[in-house]
Amino acid sequence: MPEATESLGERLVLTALDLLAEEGLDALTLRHIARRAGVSHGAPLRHFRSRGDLLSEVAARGFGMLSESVEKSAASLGPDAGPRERLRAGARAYVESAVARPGLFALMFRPELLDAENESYRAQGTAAFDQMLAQVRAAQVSGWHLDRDSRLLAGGVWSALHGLATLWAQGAFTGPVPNASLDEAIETTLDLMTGDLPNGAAPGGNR
Amino acid sequence: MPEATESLGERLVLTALDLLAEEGLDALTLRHIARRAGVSHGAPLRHFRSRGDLLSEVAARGFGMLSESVEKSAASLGPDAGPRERLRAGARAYVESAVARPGLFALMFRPELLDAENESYRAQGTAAFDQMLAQVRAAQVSGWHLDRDSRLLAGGVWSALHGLATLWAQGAFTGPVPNASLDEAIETTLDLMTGDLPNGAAPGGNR
DNA sequence: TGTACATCAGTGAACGCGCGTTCACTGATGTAC
DNA sequence: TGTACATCAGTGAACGCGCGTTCACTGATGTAC
Repeated sequence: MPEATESLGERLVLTALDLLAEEGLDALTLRHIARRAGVSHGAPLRHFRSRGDLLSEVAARGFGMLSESVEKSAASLGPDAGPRERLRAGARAYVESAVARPGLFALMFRPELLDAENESYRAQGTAAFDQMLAQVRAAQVSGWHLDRDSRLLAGGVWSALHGLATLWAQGAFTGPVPNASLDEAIETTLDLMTGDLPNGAAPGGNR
Repeated sequence: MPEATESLGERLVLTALDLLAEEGLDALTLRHIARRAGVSHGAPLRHFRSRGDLLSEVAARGFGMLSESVEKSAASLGPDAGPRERLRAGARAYVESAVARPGLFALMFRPELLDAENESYRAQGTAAFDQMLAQVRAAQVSGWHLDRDSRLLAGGVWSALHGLATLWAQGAFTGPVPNASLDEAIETTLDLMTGDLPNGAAPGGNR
């Protein structure tokens, strides 16, 4: 039960997060959220400019959780871990965190449901990307794709993780890649991405 | 103008493809499609079991176009191109084709809008994956990630392309990766993926 | 301590919307004999 | 060649739905003096 001192605005965001986890994106109507928060259906609009504004706040929390997971995973490695190891751990955390909350993750990338003017959505999204960018830069310093543009490189890493998380959350892997575990899928993508070739030809060979 | 001999079912699918390209996913209601095809709004249900069934047919065409683009790109390389070169060309075509029809590409990965029992959707989706799988296998024969599970590897490649196409189509790159061209983004992802490190450390180094 | 006033969160009725699907129908086309 | 019948694509009215947003309201809370 939320504390009585909590504002309705905050309570609505938390309610929406619950609802999203339990019933999915389609359940995220203003009326449904209000009903579940025990309040009349007009009340949310005293705290948010529109439905899109409320959903943007929810999506912003999603970016926050993602960043927090990535942060924690890097921190848990200990001080003597290399930057590429950190990048891998962060990437793993990103995908696992996204897949653990498929509805929230989907919402975060559905701009047509969001309010483009919502400030925290923009800010949290940027912060998440910057975090990944910092990890990529650290890996570059240690020699990984040293002369590449960092932002493009981070975009490439992001693409791979985003695609894996999206496809996995949708169950797209269960058809074409039968019996794959999420772990295997993540490790394969990470190996591809970081250029770890356990038994392959040298890079730049026969392409 | 469609030929008079064309069935209404086929005409509705083509109309929907136009509508999707011009007005986006939200415009894809049965009533809107029917109106645009010059037919009463109940007529589509004489040819499709439901809205989801019609949209699944549209999505299936999307997979068809994707496969066709990939096919053509590989064929255009000439007989002496290596398999890794073919894989790269196919991957490039995949992303370019998806980005050229963002609404259609989005629809193809929105299972909640589709009818899970539609057969052509399933078939065309599988065919598209199998095509990618064949290219991956050919690259493996030439030494690329030789001892990896092919399906997992293809899943990894697919993830990277899917993520890039999705994020680009949504405009997610314009914020964090300013001034990036699609070409640059594609090449960066492909280089990451195929392990081509123009100026980096040897793989397996300091990770 | 008391009074007058302003603020504002939450209410609940109402508006207007477009949707997918159903249904009885009509009219054209094909088929059997 | 003609008749009786079946099929079936397309029509248009209707059903029932839930939605986001607006609006006048009420009642509690805070503020000025």
